[in-house]
Amino acid sequence: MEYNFIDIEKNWRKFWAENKTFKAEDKSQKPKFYVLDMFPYPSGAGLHVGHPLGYIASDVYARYKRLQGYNVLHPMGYDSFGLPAEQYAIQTGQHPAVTTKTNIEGGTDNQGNKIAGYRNQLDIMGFSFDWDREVRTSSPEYYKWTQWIFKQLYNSYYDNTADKAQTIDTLIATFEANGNADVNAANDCDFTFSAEEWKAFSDKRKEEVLQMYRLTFLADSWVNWCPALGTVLANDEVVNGVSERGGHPVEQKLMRQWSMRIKAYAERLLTGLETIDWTDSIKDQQRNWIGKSVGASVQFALESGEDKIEVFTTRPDTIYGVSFMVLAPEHPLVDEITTAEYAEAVAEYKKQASLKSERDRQADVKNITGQNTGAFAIHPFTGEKVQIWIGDYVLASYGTGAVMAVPCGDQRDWDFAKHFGIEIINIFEGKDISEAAYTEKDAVIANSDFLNGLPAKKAIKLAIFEIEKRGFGKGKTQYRLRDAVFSRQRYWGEPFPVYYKDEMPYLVDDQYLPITLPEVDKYLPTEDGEPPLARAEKSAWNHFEGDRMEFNTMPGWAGSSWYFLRYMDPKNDNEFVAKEKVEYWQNVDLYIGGSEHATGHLLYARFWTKFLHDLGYVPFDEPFKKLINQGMILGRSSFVYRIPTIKSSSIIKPPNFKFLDVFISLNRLNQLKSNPKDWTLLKEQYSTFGNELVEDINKAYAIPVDINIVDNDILDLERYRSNLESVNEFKEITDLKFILEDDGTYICGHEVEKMSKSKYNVQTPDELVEKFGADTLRMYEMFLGPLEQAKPWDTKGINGVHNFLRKFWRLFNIDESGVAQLSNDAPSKDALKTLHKTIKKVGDDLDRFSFNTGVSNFMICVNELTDQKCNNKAILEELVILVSSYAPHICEELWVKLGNKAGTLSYAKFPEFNEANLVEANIQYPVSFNGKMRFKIELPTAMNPKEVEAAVLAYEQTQKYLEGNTPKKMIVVPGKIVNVVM
RNA sequence: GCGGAUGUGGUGAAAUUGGUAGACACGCUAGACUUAGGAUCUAGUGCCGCGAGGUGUGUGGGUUCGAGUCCCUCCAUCCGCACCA
Repeated sequence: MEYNFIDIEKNWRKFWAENKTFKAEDKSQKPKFYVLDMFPYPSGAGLHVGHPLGYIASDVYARYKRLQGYNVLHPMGYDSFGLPAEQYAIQTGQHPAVTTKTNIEGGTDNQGNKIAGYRNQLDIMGFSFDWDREVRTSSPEYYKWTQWIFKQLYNSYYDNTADKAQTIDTLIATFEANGNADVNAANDCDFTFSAEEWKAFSDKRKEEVLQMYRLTFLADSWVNWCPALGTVLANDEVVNGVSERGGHPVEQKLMRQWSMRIKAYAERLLTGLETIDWTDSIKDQQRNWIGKSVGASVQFALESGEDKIEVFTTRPDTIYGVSFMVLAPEHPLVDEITTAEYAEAVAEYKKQASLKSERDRQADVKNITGQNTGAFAIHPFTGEKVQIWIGDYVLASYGTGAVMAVPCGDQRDWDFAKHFGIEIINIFEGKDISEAAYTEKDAVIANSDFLNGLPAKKAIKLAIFEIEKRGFGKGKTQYRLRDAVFSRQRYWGEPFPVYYKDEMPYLVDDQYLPITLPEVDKYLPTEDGEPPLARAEKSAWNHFEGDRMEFNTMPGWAGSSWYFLRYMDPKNDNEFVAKEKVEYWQNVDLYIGGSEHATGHLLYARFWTKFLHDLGYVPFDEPFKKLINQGMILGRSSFVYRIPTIKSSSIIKPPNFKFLDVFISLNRLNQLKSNPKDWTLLKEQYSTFGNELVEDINKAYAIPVDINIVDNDILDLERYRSNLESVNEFKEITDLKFILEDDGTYICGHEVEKMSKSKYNVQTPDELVEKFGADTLRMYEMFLGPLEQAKPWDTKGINGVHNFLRKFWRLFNIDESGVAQLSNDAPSKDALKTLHKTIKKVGDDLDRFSFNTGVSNFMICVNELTDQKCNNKAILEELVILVSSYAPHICEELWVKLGNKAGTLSYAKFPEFNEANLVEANIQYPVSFNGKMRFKIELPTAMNPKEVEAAVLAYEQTQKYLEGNTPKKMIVVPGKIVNVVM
């Protein structure tokens, strides 16, 4: 009987769904294993073959773990709040909840577009998800708990001494007892107050102060405002000054916004990286994003006036090398300190600097600019006068916006000093700084009073000690990481559980959660620029308190920062997750997803996990133990080449005249390019009245062509022609000519690039499942190459995998009545060897996430068993278990044909490897001479190295390769290789 | 500029601890078979050479009996960061 994948796959998917085969148990004696995919945003465009790559890998692994006896949690859900649904709602007036539902469940939208539906697309791939645990971030049952977590953050502050988050009540009690002078907490408060002062504060003032400590807080902050999107963006949503989504310009704007005090967790986010198994690339990106620098903040007094300039430096040991200071042009003290003499020049420089965009300032590294202010600071140690300059190489947004310039030790300072002829003091013993600064930390300090003779490391410590002792600074650690803006001026996001009274925020009581999204007449901002929620009538809110509700909504990353916890207990209406459940499931053992979330989702999820851990809600403080980033699957676009004609409209055309359009096959095009004569001939041939091929053959341009009408680079001419003729441009006015290869085919060119509609290179899984079956597609995606690597999609090889499954099926000798004709005899030695070799390799490969080599090993195994004419039931039964995690449908079918109960395969026992089956009496020794393999010789496995040596020397071919020499040495690695050294 | 990753046939790739480079698959060549199926089977396929043989894992060098694998140098491609004090 033939392998009929269509029926087989349909039946088993139905069976799994009806029997809830992949239901995970919350209570189990089995060890747990949690395999998670980054959850998708359900876009209307649906899935292409690149999306399921990670899902297939995680599913293969989840199934493998089940076979190993683990209780596996393998859920799926949707990150269903987001901009595309909202933009679509603005365009079509459809409620985003409706389009979101259609995108997930399939159907037709009100524009008449057929939507396949994410769920349907996922289902046909045969994933072993426990769908009873599905979550959607946009469902009120889910975002009730996103709001609840927000409330916990609001009611907490970060205690630096305990190094964890604590309830805000503790802080209030401290304020009441002692004020804030001794409070060591993450905060934005730049003044101190006593207990008496605190008690005297009005309620409003008290709350304003508390906002400076809460882990989520309202503050007027400079935000990345994107006018085109009408919303603010987080730092990681801005790439090169434009929005990550859509590429719209972004400007800085001061707005009252909710923020998350993620900075409080900077150090733990950094050190936590060492405890998790992620790629170096992602860890480095996070380290970079957090941007820790250790050093000191030092105050330089001004020569005149009360103010002091505070700088941050990582090299306080070089303080005696300071010969000038540089402020950012935007530094608040600039105008105040500039002397009359320089006022005009400074104003001019500030103007110039402000005209430059951030980008220009970055790009223009070579061009050194700056301006003396005429003012002087006093060097805190030497008491000498130090010039104060402004320069746009100093950024207002980093550190204090001012630097102490040490030209001998910093290249930028050195360049600046050289350019403006400022003194360069050498404080490094025996280092030449005439050509460049000496930036290494290995020099011994000289010319520096108490620091003389010390290496940098010790000098830094001593310098900080002195700076603190003398009271003009202190040791300080600086982070680049900034607090994350948490408000979005959008409709389709989580509402805040917040209302306002006298413009002060108050939390809504838990009993009223969730605050659901109110209906609005339009999904646009109001006329006076308020977010869309401001359009909602008072009665449209399910709960309304105070003067008004919060109009902002939460950003995209709110729901995704904790969703992995909700899968453990998705229907719990009393808690975000029950304690005993999170204690059983713990954190995610394997997390698979794209690397584009390196500094966004992956950082925020770590932050929220640490916070929930601090409050005692979860027993771990890292969410994802192991992370694998799957590589992008790129499209393979096909092209036809069109040689344009020069079209003149001025001449009068004869009746029935048609312009000419010439499409030339790839190889012919390349011939013409290297052969000017042929090109001239061709031009003469085609140039008729009113038609003139372009002068230059290189002007032939590539037009993307739908990959569905290209097979093996050969264009389906008929379909292409009829497609073209339906396009107006080509109708009637053109005569289509195709210059073909000698064999009459048209060969297309190709290029590897991202999959996109405009390139006609999108391959959907649906089409391939229809043609070859889900098992073939699953295996083929794994077979393409290492999971982490980016690779081009090419359907060419899929036949090979499909043929493998057919060959696998044939091993079972299934007769026309559907019965497998198999032998119950004891398996042959060869078959046992083949099987156990495969058990070992496939198991090892899965353990190191090498999914592609696993498929190869199945192919080798089936090839060998076919050659052996093996029809042994015991062998095939074990093989079915092995293959089942990759190709579950066909294996379920075969499993039943082997006489097993339907549905038990998923929980069968992964075959055990027995080394004894691999032992052979003889072994083929490759014999090398000076490292070059020359021939093989079969020798007993048991032979010791001495005997092997003698046997090789006695072998006739050995003499030939020795060429009369006596071997200097013989290397024998038992069971591996013999090398004769001459 | 800094950091990370990757360079192996016509193509996707394999080689897990230094031990037969190119497994497996696509494609291609030649043939067989047929109830014409994206079937199956046989042989071949890194490059040069009729052959013996030579040569070969981005470049150049080194360590080693032996290097795709380890060390150094340079080059290319991709990704991230970037006047970070």
